[in-house]
Amino acid sequence: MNEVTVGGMRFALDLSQPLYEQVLKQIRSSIAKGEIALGEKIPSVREMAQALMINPNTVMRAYQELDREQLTGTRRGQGTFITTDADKVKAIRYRLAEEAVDEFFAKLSSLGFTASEIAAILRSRGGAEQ
Amino acid sequence: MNEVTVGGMRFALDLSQPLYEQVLKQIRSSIAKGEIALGEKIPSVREMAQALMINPNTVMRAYQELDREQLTGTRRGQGTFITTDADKVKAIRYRLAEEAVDEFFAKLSSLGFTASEIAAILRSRGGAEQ
DNA sequence: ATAAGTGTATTGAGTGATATAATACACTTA
DNA sequence: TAAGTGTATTATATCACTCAATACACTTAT
Repeated sequence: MNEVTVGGMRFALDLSQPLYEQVLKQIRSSIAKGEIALGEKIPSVREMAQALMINPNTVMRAYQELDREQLTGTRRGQGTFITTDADKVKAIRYRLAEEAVDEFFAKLSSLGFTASEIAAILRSRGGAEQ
Repeated sequence: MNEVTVGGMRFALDLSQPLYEQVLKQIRSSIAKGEIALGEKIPSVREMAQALMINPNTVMRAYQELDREQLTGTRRGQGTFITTDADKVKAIRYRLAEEAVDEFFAKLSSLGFTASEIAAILRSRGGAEQ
């Protein structure tokens, strides 16, 4: 497990992926799910680093990517804040969903499954939430 | 593009992923799709390496993983051969499909999509086959 | 026996991504 | 002025991946 809650967000880091990527995804997920309010301030780079027991540079890398995606905005000397633009959040959420769908179909196609076979596989598998 | 055909299989390598992984996936894909016959010999480590212009060790790593999955069998001094067990191929094909489905649902769940929303997304997207 | 073609193992080296540590600077607010 | 922000830089370490070179074990054909 090894879970940490900071700034209202839950983090569970491991070594299977780059740390900055895990931090990025988990904050992005919190935003997409609406678990953290628009306009809200997220923990400072140093505070997050200390809480997660990782290097501030690693946290900053995640924050900068969020900024690039415009899911957050940064004000020097003040901190990093969730965007107030709900449409932006919605757009990115759907963009990421699109990518997941594409990747999924590509993977199954490479295994020789036809569209109707894929549909059948999905039908035989209702529950998968949370 | 930069495509190479060797042993009846098409390869297109890039630097976005480990080479051994790309070789592995593309051979596995050929087997799953039935593009290469059961029991057939695949090119030798050296021949494949030369054709793809990569190191023999890199090819061997891919071949060994195929052996571990029992999609191929290796006979020292003779070469590496596709399994003759059709059920084994079918089983692995479905196992990989299962994994793809799981990953897909996990990813969309982490974005806060419910099962019915996911179903809707999939419905609005029929064509994705080769 | 010998040679050629297989898979396999080992050692060494190079590169790039990732992560850390330490430090310094710029800006904002109290 | 001090404390808390983001940001930048430099250096170091580690790890996965890849390559190169070489050697060995086994099978088959000659």
